[in-house]
Amino acid sequence: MSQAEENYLKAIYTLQTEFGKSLSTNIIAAKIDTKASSVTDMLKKLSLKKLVIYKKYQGAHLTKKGNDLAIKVIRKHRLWETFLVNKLDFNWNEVHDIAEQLEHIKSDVLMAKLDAFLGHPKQDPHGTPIPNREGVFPEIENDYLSNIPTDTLCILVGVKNSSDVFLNYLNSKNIALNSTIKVLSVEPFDKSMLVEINNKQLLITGEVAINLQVIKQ
Amino acid sequence: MSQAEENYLKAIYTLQTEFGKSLSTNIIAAKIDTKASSVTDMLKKLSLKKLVIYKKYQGAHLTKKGNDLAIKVIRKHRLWETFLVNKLDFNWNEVHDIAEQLEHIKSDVLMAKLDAFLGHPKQDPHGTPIPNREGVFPEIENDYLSNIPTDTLCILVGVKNSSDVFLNYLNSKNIALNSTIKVLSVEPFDKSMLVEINNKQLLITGEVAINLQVIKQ
DNA sequence: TTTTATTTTTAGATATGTCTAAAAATTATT
DNA sequence: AATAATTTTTAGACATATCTAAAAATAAAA
Repeated sequence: MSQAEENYLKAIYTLQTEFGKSLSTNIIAAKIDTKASSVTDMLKKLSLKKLVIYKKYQGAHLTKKGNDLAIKVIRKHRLWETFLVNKLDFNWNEVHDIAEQLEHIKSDVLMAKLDAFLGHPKQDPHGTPIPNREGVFPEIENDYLSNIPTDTLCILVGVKNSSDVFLNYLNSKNIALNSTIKVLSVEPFDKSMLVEINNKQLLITGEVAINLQVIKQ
Repeated sequence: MSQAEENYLKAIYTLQTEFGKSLSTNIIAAKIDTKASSVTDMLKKLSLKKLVIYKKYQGAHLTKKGNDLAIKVIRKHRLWETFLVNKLDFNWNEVHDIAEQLEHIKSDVLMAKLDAFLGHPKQDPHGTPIPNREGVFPEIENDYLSNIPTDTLCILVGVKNSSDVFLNYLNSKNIALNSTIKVLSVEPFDKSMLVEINNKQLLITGEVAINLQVIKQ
């Protein structure tokens, strides 16, 4: 498996959870940031390897084998991200590019040992679930700050939206993983809320609140 | 810089410390396990990038720039090996192939943070010095078991020979990093010695003793 | 110092992964 | 249903990195 092939599998996997079964060449091209003709070439190759089902002009989707491999790459990506944030003290928004490289390192033993070293985490630093060695995603009941009643103490465990702009916003407000958060009041009109984060008061929009994943203390 | 280019630089660097200035195409080919014609192709490319000095039929050697890059790759390799052994609990002989992959990960910040996380180690688990961020190798006074007087307590900090056969030998005898070693007696005829390792007596050859790097307690 | 042997380079081929531009198929519109 | 617009595929090219086989240069031997 080459890195390019792994990247295609990962992209197709992600797009399938978003758009369902069959994916057009153009959608994959947009995701990978490449040309449609390149996607066609790769789909033919992945099809020969029985990793995707591909019919000309009809789009493609993953086979069981392709799905398993995609999940394996995703598992590696998320374990490495967890390592970078929890052990090496990276910020959330700095780890993605490095994890994109690390996810292609080939060694099952390494991943098993890294997993153990991290304490078999169920979620990465963005709060996204990490599939186990068998490819099964853990059940996680997600509470978002938007659904938490006032005056309940919470801890930030992840974000739903992990885009750069959002993570930069959080950094600029000193909102970090494990921050303690309490909702002080909610504005019924626009769901904006006054919250106390790390003992400081702050006004956040409803859009921010629905993206903050928390657990009640 | 591609992985292939980095591997060539590393190989040329290692060969230069062994054979001195100019290296023949065939020697490099043997080291990389490739064909002479491939080496010629790559030397031309590296020469264009000012990483090696190469003259047709006259061999090649690294420029300052090539040397610096080679040392950087070596630093990454040794830091990752240290991580694998010290943090992930790998054995010495299991880490080389994985470190060969990890050494190509591109991120200066990552290496700085990993270095700090490991406590700025001066030697990798084989006892080989790790160059610092400026590419300077630390001065290490190496004591080998062959030079240690009897009844002096030592700790194993590295090996001079890190071949698979030797590391497997050590594993089979339960000789590991940080083992305590005491020389009980030396046979003047062949320098073989009776030693106490982890409170067990063991007879080792002189050849083994000169490859065990220790520090006196 | 020729001849022979070895080393090194070149020329041309292959595999991967990408691209552009044109052709073919599909989908949308009138 | 025929035409137009869009999407997808093909054909051919390019870059990287490798290889084999032949040619050229260097080194060794007679």
